[in-house]
Amino acid sequence: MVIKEEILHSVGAITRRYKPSEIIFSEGDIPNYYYQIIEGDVKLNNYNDDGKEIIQTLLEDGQSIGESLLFMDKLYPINAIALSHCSVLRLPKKVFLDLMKLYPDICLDMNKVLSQRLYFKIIMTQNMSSQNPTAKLKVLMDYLKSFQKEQSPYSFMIPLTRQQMASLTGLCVETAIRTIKGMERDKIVRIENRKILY
DNA sequence: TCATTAAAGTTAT
DNA sequence: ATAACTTTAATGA
Repeated sequence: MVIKEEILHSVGAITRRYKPSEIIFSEGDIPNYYYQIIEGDVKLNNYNDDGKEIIQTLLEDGQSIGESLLFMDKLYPINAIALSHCSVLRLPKKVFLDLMKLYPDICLDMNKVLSQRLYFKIIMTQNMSSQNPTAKLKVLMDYLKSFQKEQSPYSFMIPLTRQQMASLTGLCVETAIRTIKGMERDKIVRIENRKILY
């Protein structure tokens, strides 16, 4: 949870609900609001020139959406799309910035979030450019697993479709699938009824 | 080696 | 039922 729900409510945040595949904001929109997910999953994406989807990030309960844009005067360079039924708290940008000025500890938490986002971007950029498919997928899975308590092998079920893993790493699905099969042969992952255990 | 295309099977809505 | 996802195979850069 980035900012406590009570605080957001107390300063006038409203809850908005989204259906799967509903757009929260689009590339080119003016960032006017701070968004925080109460419940549900959201993706931030782009499309490259061929129309292939590039997923920038996947977000879940408690995380904020596109917060970095609120500190600049730029248009959103990405789309935010609900993946499941979502309820999202929305707060006007102005109020959000006042919160930052007023409460240093909230501001510090925000910096923490921004740092995490930046860190993920650095990891994934290194990943996108060079590297073989196995390394790419391993970096992604390592990152996802790093948030788990249980670190033993095969204890973590990757909560992504192969499609999503491909879109996050810049691979095509078929390559992702073949590579994951290879990783199963090499005992890096286990596959149980199509679910990937790492 | 990996992307792309096509085709078919499987799962989720 | 229909769309979304998974898988395999052939082909080309």
